[in-house]
Amino acid sequence: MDVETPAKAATLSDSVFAQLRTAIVKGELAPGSKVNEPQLSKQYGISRGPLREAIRRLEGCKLVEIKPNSGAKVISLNKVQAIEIYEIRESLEGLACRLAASKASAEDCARLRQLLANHEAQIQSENGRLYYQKEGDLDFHYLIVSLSGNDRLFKLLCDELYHLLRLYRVQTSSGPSRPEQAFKEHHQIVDALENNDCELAELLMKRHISGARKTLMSQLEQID
Amino acid sequence: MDVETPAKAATLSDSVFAQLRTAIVKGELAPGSKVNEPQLSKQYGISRGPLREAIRRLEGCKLVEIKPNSGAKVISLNKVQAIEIYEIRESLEGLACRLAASKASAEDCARLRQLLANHEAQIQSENGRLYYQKEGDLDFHYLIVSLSGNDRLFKLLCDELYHLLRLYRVQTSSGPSRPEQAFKEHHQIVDALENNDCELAELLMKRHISGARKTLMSQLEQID
DNA sequence: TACAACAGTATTGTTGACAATATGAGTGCG
DNA sequence: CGCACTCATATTGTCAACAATACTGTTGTA
Repeated sequence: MDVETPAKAATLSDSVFAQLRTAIVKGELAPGSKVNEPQLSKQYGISRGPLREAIRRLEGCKLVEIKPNSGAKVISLNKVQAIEIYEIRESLEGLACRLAASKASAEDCARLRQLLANHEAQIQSENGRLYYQKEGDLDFHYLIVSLSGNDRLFKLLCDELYHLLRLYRVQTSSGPSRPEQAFKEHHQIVDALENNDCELAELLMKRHISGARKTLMSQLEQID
Repeated sequence: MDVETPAKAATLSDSVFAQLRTAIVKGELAPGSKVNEPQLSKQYGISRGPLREAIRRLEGCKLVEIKPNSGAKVISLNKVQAIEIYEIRESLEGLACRLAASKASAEDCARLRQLLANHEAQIQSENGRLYYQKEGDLDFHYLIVSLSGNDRLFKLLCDELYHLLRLYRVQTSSGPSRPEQAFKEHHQIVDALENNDCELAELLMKRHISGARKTLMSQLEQID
């Protein structure tokens, strides 16, 4: 969402934090590469103070790892770590979906349908290849998580895990995966939400993410 | 674990971060109170540079909230937020327990039994009041989560959520709750682990935490 | 009395310089 | 040829001072 808007923030640290985060997530800062403070401070035209604070915030998002006296480097996710993240995501989004199902209003569901319709239009026009890459998929998940009403859960998923997943997709160039299948599952999930069927909603969401994970993993078998 | 050892770390920022974290979790820095940089820098004998980095790391742990141009203040959890955390914890520890059940060896289970035996001894000698307060309960959960083999899950639960829960207990002086009941449930969970019964293990853990949550919530009905 | 403008103070944000540590090239020795 | 050592360089860690913003209490006016 606000990933695309570096914009200027109230403080320099905020601004450069946002810029660095998008740079990392987009792969402009290569995974595993060192974060050079003098270079970046020159590049962004700020001193090292606020820059270091920004880096510490990136550490909080798990986008960089800091080793004392040696500096920070952009994280590089291997297959094991990706599986770990997907396990967590599956559990938490299942929770989010269950909560959303218990609270979703008719208007909420209408918005979800609207979202899916837009995605479908994109799929038609762009041959379906960009459904995942254009973050359309994440839009859907964003909205469901926000409907859960659990603000901490929203921050955990949308401010942390999703960024990591994005990074991983860039890192492995893992692109569009089974858009038509995902599309069908999304509609099933909204069905469950409309019926306020908490258990089913949770089950479907977990299965949905589990499927995506397995697809990703099989794609990765040969690589790393 | 290392919460009790402020010790000195490789860097001043690390050291003061650890000290501040224990201070917050123990309630020495009151929830909701402002984090005064000049005061703390004097108190810990360091300059504001590393102190500010430590504060940013506390923000990453969600132990403080930072408002631009206004500084940081220690978080104060209200009932709604506590429920949110418990919902997340229930989901994630359920996952951890399921994973642990699929991997736990006989020795692992023996260690868990040992742990429970120690706790039982403490209960006998101290009349059961301190089972929760002495972190004996968390020891058990720590071990299970580590047995899950999911390192990110471990960090998420043990480096973030547990600190928040500790803070909340201090904040509300919510002490020992149903130790004998918890004790029985712990043993049931180990039973499931020994049988590598993943589904049951997850179910029992979720129910265990859900029970703790409901107890806490009912205790809190009248307060906030 | 209530409220708005103001000034003074305290705190946060930022900077550049200095100290400590790690990195890497080059050299000498076995 | 390989390895350890040394020294130069670069980077990280830390500090104290300055700038900008927020806060507080006062004064003055309606």
